[in-house]
Amino acid sequence: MNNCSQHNLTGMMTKFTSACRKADLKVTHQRLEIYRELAQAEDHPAAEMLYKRISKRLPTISLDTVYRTLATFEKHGLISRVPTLESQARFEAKMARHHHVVCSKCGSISDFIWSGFDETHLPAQVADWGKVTRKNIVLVGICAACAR
Amino acid sequence: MNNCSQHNLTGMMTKFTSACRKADLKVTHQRLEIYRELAQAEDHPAAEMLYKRISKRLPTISLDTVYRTLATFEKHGLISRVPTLESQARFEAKMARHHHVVCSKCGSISDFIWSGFDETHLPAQVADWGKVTRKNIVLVGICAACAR
DNA sequence: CATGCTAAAGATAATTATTATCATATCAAG
DNA sequence: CTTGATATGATAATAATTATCTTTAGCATG
Repeated sequence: MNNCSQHNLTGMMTKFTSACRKADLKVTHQRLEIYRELAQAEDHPAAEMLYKRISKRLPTISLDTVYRTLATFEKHGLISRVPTLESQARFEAKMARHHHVVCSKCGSISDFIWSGFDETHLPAQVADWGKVTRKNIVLVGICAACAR
Repeated sequence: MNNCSQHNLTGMMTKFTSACRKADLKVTHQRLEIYRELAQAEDHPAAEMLYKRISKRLPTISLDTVYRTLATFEKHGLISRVPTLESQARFEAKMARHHHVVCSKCGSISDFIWSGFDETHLPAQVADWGKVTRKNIVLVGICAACAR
């Protein structure tokens, strides 16, 4: 399981650029780097973590830019925020349908797919609540590494 | 749907007290009030919110105590933390199996039950990951109130 | 290819959320 | 009641995120 290696990076970058254009977002050096870093990452990094990684290549970038850019991307549906139990927000660029397992010991997050679930329709009572736009499963447990 | 009124409060309080004793937790005035407030709440309040509510009755309580107490309760399985997309932790005392819908507009969280899902077994690939202890569904959407 | 409008970046600082430290107060066992 | 351990409150520190304001840089246009 664990975060099957993402399609191809260049493909994602091209799509990203055109999505930015369509959304009237300027394609800046920083945005490209932030998106690239997130698209490559397989660990659903927090803003701080992305900042550290990007800083190596782009030492002048500010943490603030990372936060703002992630918020912008999210608003435009280019990336998404992973539901967690911690108080630190975590992100991913992978937009294909999938779900998450989080290790309550080390905090690592992994992906898994479950099309059976995706296709099932929700219980009737949910319809009364409103309009559902996303269905996430969040499993919590102890990963194999932490178990020993 | 929306948070069916919790069993009976006195029953929950009695259970709570004995659970504390069993876990070697002192049954203090503050702990009782924090638990009571959370058990009554139907909105999955954050620590800050609980603090405000409790302060009315117990003006000397400190925010810090609320945080520490919630952490203690959670560690002992007396309450649980709700997975959200925000950076503020939210809690609930209801331990019966249920799932959550969150409104991406107003941030409100509601419960729903789905025993069909609870009974389904997870896809095989998850077993390789480790041992799952909790299965949460987090639906995101726009609640009826926000829709108009 | 130069220019100007506008959105984005960086610096700085403010907020918000949460956690640590330590002296004092309180629970519950004897 | 007294005692010993644990929890609380006060205070302050840290972590996470967001706001403000000036400067910089996309990019559409001439």
